[in-house]
Amino acid sequence: MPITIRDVAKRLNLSITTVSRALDGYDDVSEETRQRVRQAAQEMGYFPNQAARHLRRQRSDAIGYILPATQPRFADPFFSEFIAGLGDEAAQHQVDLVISTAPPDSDQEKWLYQTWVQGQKVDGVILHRIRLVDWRIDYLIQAGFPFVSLEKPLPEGDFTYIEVDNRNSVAAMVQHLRERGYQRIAYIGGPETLKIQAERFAGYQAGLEKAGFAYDPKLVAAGDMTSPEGYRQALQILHLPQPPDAFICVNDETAFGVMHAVDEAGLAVGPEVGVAGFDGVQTAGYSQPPLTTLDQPVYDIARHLVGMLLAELNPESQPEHQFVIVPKLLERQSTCGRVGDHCRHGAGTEPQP
Amino acid sequence: MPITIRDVAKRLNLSITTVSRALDGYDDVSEETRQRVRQAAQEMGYFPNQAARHLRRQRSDAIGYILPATQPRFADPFFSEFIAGLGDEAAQHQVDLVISTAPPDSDQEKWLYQTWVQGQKVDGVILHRIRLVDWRIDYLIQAGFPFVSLEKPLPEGDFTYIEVDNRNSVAAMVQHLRERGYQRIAYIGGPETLKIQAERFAGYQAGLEKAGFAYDPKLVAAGDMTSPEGYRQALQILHLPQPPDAFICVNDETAFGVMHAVDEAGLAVGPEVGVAGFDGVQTAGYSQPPLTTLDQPVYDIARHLVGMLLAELNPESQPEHQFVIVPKLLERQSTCGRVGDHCRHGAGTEPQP
DNA sequence: CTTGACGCCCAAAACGTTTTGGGATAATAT
DNA sequence: ATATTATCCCAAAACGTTTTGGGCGTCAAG
Repeated sequence: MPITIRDVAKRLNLSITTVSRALDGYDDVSEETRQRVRQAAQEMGYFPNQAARHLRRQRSDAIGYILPATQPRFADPFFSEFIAGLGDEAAQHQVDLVISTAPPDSDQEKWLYQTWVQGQKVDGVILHRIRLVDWRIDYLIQAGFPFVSLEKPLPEGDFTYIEVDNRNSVAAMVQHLRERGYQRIAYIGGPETLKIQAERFAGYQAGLEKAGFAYDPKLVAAGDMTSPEGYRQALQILHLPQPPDAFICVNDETAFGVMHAVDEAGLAVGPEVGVAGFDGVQTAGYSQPPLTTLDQPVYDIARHLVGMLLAELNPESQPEHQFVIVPKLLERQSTCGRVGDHCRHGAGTEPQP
Repeated sequence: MPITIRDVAKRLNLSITTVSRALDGYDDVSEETRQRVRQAAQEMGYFPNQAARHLRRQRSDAIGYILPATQPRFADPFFSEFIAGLGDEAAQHQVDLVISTAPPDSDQEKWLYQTWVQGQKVDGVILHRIRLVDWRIDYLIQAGFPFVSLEKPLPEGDFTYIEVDNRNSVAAMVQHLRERGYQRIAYIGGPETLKIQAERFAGYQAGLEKAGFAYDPKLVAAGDMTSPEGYRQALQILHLPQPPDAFICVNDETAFGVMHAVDEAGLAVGPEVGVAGFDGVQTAGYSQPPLTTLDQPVYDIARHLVGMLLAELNPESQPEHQFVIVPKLLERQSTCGRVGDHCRHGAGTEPQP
């Protein structure tokens, strides 16, 4: 039913070859014919069939991203920023973004990657939430399929990725909390299979050591990076005989839940219990109190990843392959401090005399 | 380079026809051969080329969604839930989700829809943030292309959509605020071209009238559904000679910004100034104070939309085409009320004696 | 006048499937 | 013994492009 190249050719008494080449801007078709073809195509509303084009060109002009959805209900502002970044950059380069969701390490995930990679549904994929042992990496390498990742892949090799300095920045966060007078710092992490969890937790431990704080396993809990889990885990920890006076969370989403728990326990987030997140999600600036966090430019990272992947696909100029991003510590009122009157500093109100 | 059906056929000394039909489960191939084919395909890691399959089958097993990204930086938890819902349901039905972003009513948007629709990149599309005059609807109808939408399309016709009762629910929100003792209610809306803006604003007006409040245009502002804009607009309104004592916002994201502004103006969100949102985004339950909002099950709506679209594509059973969803008013502390001591009711702490 | 180059165009092949319309063999019915 | 029917299988067409490898004039150079 739709208009094909053949229809356009017939109307102009040209071969489909010429129509194709005219539209693609080859120089072996006269300027006049090119105009005629353009005009006719426009008038007839001709748009090339994508499947046919992909088949012949052997590329799809699409890149893929599979959301590691651990649970049915999946809502994290991190992803909307991430996907918006991917989508914006992809759109700018005229490639499509194909996304799907699958639980990490599930059969479904495996099947998805295989159909996409071996079925050549997309030209490259974007990886994220790397696991400590991650079949995806091995598979993509073995298949020789282009990919970029947020977080450095573990195997040796010359990969293209953006790495976030998790360890040092979380350690710096511990330091920050210490300076604000917090003494007993808990850590609410994510699934232990995740690389970021391992790194951020390592940063927590390193920070404790450097600050001269003892490490207490009772103050550590593993969530799933959602606020409900953050809430639950924090409640548990707050009911310990010796509760903490601060929480470092693996991400902002967890931290929101933790703040809620602290509040519900009748404690003031900030003056009494510090809470810090990781991500720098936009809403973190508008929670009450605003959340101290390690801000990583998620949107820009996503755009950059797409750019790097597309550069990889283009046999042209090869820019840098690796980037390290150092998150910025945004000090806000959720860690305003237990000593002195740091609270509300820089928030528009004057310090009390 | 990748394994094709021809390779599998060659190895088994079969025709490609038989291999294809064996894998697709036709019954005109013997059980034994089917097994052999399955086995070989598995061993060789054969996955059919998607482009070839699409071309021949004349369908892509993909559905499309174009994010109406009004600004470069685009982060709204609404969308992560929405997209997660789309992705989950799509994945469950073994279809892919293709997404891209384009500013509403831009040339880019037009081009995108055309390549997708006429180029048959996807089998159907999902529409959202319907405009009061929306070329997309007209275009899709005229092209005879399957689509479903969140929000009812304006033209007459038997469309498939999910409608949210914006008008009545916002009116009910006004009523709620009145009951809580708020007297002067402002409204921070979205772009005037949007259907939801028109409807929610109409609800606001209807609610005022029913409550016996006067309508004051000075208390109405148009944002862009982001928290920074909510913040800015609210600040302006708060500086009026006769500032409001409550805000109704077109969405939660806006409300977060408004709460921030109220706080910064030295007023207490809840006891002094009520703030209400719309969407029921997860983080709304974890803001301080938690945000009163009209909760619509975004994730489920998204899943449902995909289900409806796929049903539409299948010439089989035709379930219902239209749904009306009534958002649930979640009363939280951001509208705890000016009269009496409603505050913190049901939040785990005892009312003061 | 011939040769080569150039400008413009095209027929046919190819991309890798699925689908169509039988064909061959064996089993069963007449 | 022949016709009919199942049971398996296959060659070829089709899907709609892009790419390959010329072909056919015309014009300038030899």
